[in-house]
Amino acid sequence: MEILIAEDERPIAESLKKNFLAEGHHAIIVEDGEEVLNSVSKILYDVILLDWRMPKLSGLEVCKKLRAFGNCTPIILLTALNDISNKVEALNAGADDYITKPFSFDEIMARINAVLRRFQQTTTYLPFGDFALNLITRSVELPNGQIKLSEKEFELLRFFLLNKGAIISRESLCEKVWSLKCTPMTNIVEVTLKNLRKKLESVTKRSFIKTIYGEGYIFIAD
Amino acid sequence: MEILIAEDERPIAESLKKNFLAEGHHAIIVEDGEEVLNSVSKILYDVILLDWRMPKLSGLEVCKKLRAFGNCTPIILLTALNDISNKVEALNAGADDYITKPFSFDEIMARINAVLRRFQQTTTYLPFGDFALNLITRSVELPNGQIKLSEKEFELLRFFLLNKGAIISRESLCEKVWSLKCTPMTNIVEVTLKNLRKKLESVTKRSFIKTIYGEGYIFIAD
DNA sequence: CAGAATAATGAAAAATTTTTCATCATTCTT
DNA sequence: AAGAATGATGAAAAATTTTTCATTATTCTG
Repeated sequence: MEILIAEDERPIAESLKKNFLAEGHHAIIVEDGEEVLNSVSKILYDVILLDWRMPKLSGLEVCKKLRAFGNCTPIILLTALNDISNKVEALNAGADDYITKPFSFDEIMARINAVLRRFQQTTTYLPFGDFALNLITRSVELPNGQIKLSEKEFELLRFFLLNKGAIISRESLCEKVWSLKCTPMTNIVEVTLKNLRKKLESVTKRSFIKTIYGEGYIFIAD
Repeated sequence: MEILIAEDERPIAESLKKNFLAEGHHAIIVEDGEEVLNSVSKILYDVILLDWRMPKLSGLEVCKKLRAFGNCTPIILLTALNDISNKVEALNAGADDYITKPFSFDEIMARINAVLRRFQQTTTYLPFGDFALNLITRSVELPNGQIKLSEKEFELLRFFLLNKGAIISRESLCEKVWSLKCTPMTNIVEVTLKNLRKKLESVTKRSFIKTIYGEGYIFIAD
């Protein structure tokens, strides 16, 4: 992954770069707003980290400029703790996310991944087999018609599609779909899964979600 | 708006072009797949209409190629009636929508607008005032926290935000948010509106949706 | 200003979704 | 193959959302 770090505080920038390298990514550091605009015209970045306060052009201004030029690379703004109400200003300027300093590397990596995930979801559709999940209408598209999903069913299916082919434990479903830290004492997961399976199978005449005894589930489309 | 029509059946292409012109748009006609790739490298289109069957490169192949090159212009595939199962194939190839021939001009215009609307929604957020509607989580982002909206509340607010500053009649709300052709005999709109207003006002301490007596509503953010 | 038209509201009814629970089925282990 | 662990299922309960309805408030018209 190609990452642009626009940050004039040397230690922060260097530390980020080192960490990105360790994860197998490539990062370039620039120290003011104008350099960002120059660099962007030369390299196609996967994500841009913009410090809010920077010499020449602020992160916010750079962000607005980039968007005005039609650049749609994901942007995450880095801001100081004290300006709390900046969040919306950032989003208004066209940033995709916003993180307050100080932050851990894990934190920023998580944000980057979340933004990239969202960014890829731009597709509107997550295809599987001869079908597709429409992320806007939250329904399954069939060659003829569509199945409407409930919210939980939708989130469950989306999670499966984003992890197609991987074994998914009940725990990660609880965490990601139900936002529970601990395993629930009931079988909500199984019940929702049953309903999702029923909806899918009744129409597609196929079984997509396989159970792996003692491990979890796996989504197989092709 | 700049529209590329890739269609080798002259009458269809010409008729489309004429209609687009009448609506104040600018359309260019090309007749085979290779011409599409050439033209796209010269002109920045707002939307591309691709005939499924074309000389040299099929619409599907062109679509895949464009996406592979990183081009993300909205694409609508035009297909013949008989290939019904193509829908998903089209979406898989990276098309944004799909329409079967024969189609009326109104139909294709509606699809184009829908695709463009979706495309603009890529933003993830629709900002208003110091707040923003998160289109993925379907909740309102506040400087501190968020308000979860029900499905209808969400669709209502989204519609207002997409038409910020315009007077919106009860009829268009019925049509766009509730997909009703005729005005309902009940006051669903008012009730949902009341609930949305309550949620917004209770937290933001501001009134966003103004009533215009006898006309409809208007959303004012700033 | 009175009466009519248009909106807003509270509360109940209907529909849908989410969760719980008890029971049944399947798979694994020995 | 028997017993234990794990997963599936139907149906009821709880919670939420959507819609309806009756009543109250507001705005416009003459």
